Amino acid sequence: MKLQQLRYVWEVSRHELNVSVTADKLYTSQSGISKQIRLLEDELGIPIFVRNGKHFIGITEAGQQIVALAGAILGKTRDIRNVAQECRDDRIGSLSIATTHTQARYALPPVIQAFMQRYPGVKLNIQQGTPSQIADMASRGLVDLAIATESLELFDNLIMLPCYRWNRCVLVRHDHPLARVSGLTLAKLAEYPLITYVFGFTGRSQLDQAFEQAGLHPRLALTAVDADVIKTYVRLGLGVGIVAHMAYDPTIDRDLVAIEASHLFAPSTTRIGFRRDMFLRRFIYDFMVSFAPHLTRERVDQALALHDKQAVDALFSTAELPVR
Amino acid sequence: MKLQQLRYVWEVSRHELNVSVTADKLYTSQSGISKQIRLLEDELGIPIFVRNGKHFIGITEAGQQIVALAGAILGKTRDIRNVAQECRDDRIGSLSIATTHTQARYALPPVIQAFMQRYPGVKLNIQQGTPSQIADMASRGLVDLAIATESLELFDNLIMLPCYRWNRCVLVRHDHPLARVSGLTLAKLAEYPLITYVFGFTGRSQLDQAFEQAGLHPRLALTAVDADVIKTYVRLGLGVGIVAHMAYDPTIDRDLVAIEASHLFAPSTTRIGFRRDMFLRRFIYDFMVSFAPHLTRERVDQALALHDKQAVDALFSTAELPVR
DNA sequence: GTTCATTACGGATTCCGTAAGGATG
DNA sequence: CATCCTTACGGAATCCGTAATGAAC
Repeated sequence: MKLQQLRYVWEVSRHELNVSVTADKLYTSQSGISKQIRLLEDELGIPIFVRNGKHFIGITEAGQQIVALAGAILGKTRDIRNVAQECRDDRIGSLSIATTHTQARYALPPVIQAFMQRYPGVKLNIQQGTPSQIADMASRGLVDLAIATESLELFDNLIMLPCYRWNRCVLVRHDHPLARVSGLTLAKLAEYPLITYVFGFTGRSQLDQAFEQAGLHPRLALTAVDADVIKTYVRLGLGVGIVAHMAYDPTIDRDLVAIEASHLFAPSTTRIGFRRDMFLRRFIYDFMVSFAPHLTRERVDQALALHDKQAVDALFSTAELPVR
Repeated sequence: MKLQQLRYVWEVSRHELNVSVTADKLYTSQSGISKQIRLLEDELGIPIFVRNGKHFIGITEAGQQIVALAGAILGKTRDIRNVAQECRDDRIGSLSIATTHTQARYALPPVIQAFMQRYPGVKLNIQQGTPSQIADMASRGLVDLAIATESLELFDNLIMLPCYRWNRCVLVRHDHPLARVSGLTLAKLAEYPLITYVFGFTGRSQLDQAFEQAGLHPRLALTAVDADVIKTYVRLGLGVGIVAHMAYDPTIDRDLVAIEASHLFAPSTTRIGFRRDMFLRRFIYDFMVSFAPHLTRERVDQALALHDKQAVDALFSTAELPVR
């Protein structure tokens, strides 16, 4: 058994079982991968992949466990390299973050800017995806950190730390009836076609809940994954926008009216998640505290010592979370 | 980075940093190990071992983390092999158990016998040691299962499942005054020199606690690690023996009088422990249920899903534990 | 003087990629 | 016919163990 064999098994399993594609991605040859996988299977005495003729069409039951173990092993080899690099120079390395458009566009820029200034030797890599893709990437070790408002609770090898709470605002054109209404209610809002986030994105579930509880069933004219798209359609007069408060920029969005809606919807909490057993380099601790000041190294370590998701949440009282 | 390099680092670290001895144990050459370790250190760019001239005299700070990670990786490669072997034939393999003399001599024999009959293809390996050695061996992956009454709670990568509760009895010669006393009390017991288990063995702490709470300070004439030795000295008239109830055999120990002492000391609980992330083969589940009937596969898995030691204990109510 | 890790070096093994082969759809 | 895995094969790199070297106790 060799690390490369495990790596090949792992990589093939996450490239649709296509050895050729995997070889291209890894800058090596099909035959090398094919042979190493076959050697491992021979050594273990069982097939890992199910073959139909000369095509890989699935993973055996034992193979799935082996793939999972291989992934864990590869994660730990990464940890070893990180420990070594941290020891040599704690200011160089790489940091990959998976996040949603909302975070990347509105919450992260100042943090990223400060981080790059402080750690010019750290290669930053920001990936975007849906909340569940993001959580999956972190869970599988493809990225170091996941930042999102939803779906992070699905993987229990991830720890999730609350970062900040945020409220929503309603966006309309100046000529819209709501622009002149004072004392906005859910009922008034529900009279107009709405434009907001796609299901599963950016706290959309809180929003649905609020209408549900009020017994209202507003018409969703359009949904989108990010506020920029939403604003575009609000400008076209296609409906009333509901976006995260931080997505409204008074100078750029001068042509829109933002109406405070924090009294209508429960606030959402954005969280940062990472693999529970990951080795955390100093610059990762620094990144976290920069994004969420209460996430000091000490308290992150405290949270890691807890094994229960609820206990972690209890460690950070709602009161101390910043509100945006 | 290669698995062998990690293995060498791991093995050297647990052979007193002596490469020559490690090479002998692994049936390979010093130079091979030396070179591979050096190659790994070069690749990582940091020393793992601290050298004084040409002697290994310690492990660097980063090295300790790397050794720990290497150990975890090697454990997972074992898991992979176990998954494969389980898939090929779930009746062959190996099972190593670390336990104390008390368990090996009095509690395990019938279980072992039944197991060997049911799984003739499984190589059994029983190691003896002090409770803390036992826990250490399980924690480091040197054995699969640890069975003991003390010290298992020290390592938090181990899960411990309660197996049975047991009480003590007092052993004296027929000509001893206590042989004729009815209604034994701690005070009466404390009048005589006692012979019992060494500190840290076989529920010794419960015993000390009982005397402590009663404000008594009996004289310990002699302590030993196992009941056979204790009985020998009781026979010589050197004192009053206090041993686990199961250590008294009415036929063999005909020359001694056993006096029930369950009303004097709190019962002890013997537990089985293993690494939380270990892959459990079917015959391991079977071994456990044979040793402790309430440890069915289903309930062991339930216990593994819990992350808190107290929650695990709560899963198995005191009432359902067998008493010996 | 013994113990111990490092270095040098030669032989055997293993690894890797090109190219051809054969199965699938 | 295009895709895709397997096998064959030759060159390169690596691994391994013997033996010599030199430092520490």
